[in-house]
Amino acid sequence: MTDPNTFDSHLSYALAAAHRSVSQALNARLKKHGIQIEAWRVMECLDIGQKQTMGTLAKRALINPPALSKLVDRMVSDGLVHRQISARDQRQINLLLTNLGRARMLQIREEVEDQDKVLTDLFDNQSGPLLIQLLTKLAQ
Amino acid sequence: MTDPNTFDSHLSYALAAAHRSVSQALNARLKKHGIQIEAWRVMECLDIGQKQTMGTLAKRALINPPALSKLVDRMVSDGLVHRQISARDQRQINLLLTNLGRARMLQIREEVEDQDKVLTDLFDNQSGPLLIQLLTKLAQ
DNA sequence: TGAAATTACTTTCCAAGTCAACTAAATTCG
DNA sequence: CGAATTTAGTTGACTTGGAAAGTAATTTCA
Repeated sequence: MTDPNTFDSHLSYALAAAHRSVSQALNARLKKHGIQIEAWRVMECLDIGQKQTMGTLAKRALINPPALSKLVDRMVSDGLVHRQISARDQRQINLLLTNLGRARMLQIREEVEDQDKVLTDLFDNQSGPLLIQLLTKLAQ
Repeated sequence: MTDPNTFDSHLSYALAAAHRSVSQALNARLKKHGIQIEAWRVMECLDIGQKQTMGTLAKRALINPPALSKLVDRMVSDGLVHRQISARDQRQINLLLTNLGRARMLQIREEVEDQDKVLTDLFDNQSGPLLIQLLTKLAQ
C-alpha cells in the first residue's frame, strides 16, 4: 500500500483532479466562443453522423437525457441545431446542425485540437495514446 | 492523425467519459450512505489533517470556494463537521470532523476502497499505478 | 500610524443539472 | 385486434453550482 494517509493515490481522486483541471482549461478557451463543452460535444457528434436521435446523442455526448433536452432547447434558440421528428418513429427526434452550427463547430474544433495538443505534449509518444487507451477501458 | 472522423480519441473526451463512468458508479454506492462524492472528499481531507481552512480544503477536495461553503453548510446541519474560527486569523475557518462525521467517513472509506479495487482490477499490475501517474501529471 | 490593498470566506442571483412524473408513440402478445 | 407494456423524449419541482459582489480581518507601506 502506498502512503496510507493520503487518498490522492486513489484512481477516483486522480481521475477527478485530472478531469477538473482539463475541463477548466478547455472551458476557458470555449468561453471565447460563447459555448459550453457539452454543446461542443453535441455538435461534434452531429458532424460525425447527422440525424442522430436524442438517445444516441445522450450516450455519445455523455449527457443525461433531461440535461440534453434542455441543452438542445438552448442550442435551437441560438440557431446552432434544429429538431426534426423522425419519419419512421414519431417519438424520435433527429437533430441536425444548421449552417451556422457547422461553421461554429469548425472554429471551435480548432480550439479544442489546439488544447488537446497542449495536453498530449505533456507526455512522450507512447504515454499519450496509452493514457487514452486506459481511460477508454475505464469508461465501459 | 488517427481516425479523423471521430473525436473519441481526444484526451479530453476519453477523460470525460472515464470520469463520468467512474463517478456514476461511485455515486451509486455512496447513495446508500446518503452522501455526495464531494462531501466524502472533504471528510477524507479532514481526516488527513484536522483544522484545515476552507481555502486549503477547496483545493484538496477539488471544489470551488462558493460551492464548498454551501456544501459545508449542509454538512454542518447533518452533524458531520463543525466550523471553528481560527485563533490566529479571524477570517479563517478551521473545519473539524465531528465524532459522527468520523464514524461515517470510516464506513464510507470501505465502500470507496472497494470501488477502487474493482477499478484497478481492470488493469494489470503496471497499468493501474501508471494510469494514476499519468492522470496526476495531467492535473497540474 | 492609518489609508489602501489584499486575503478569506460567504452571499446573492441566476444558470444548469437531477429525479421522478408525464405524454405520446410503438411494440407485445393473449 | 386491442389492452398492457415498453420506449423516446420532455417537463416540473427541487437542488446544486458558478460568477461576481459583499463583508470583514489582515497586511502593506507612505
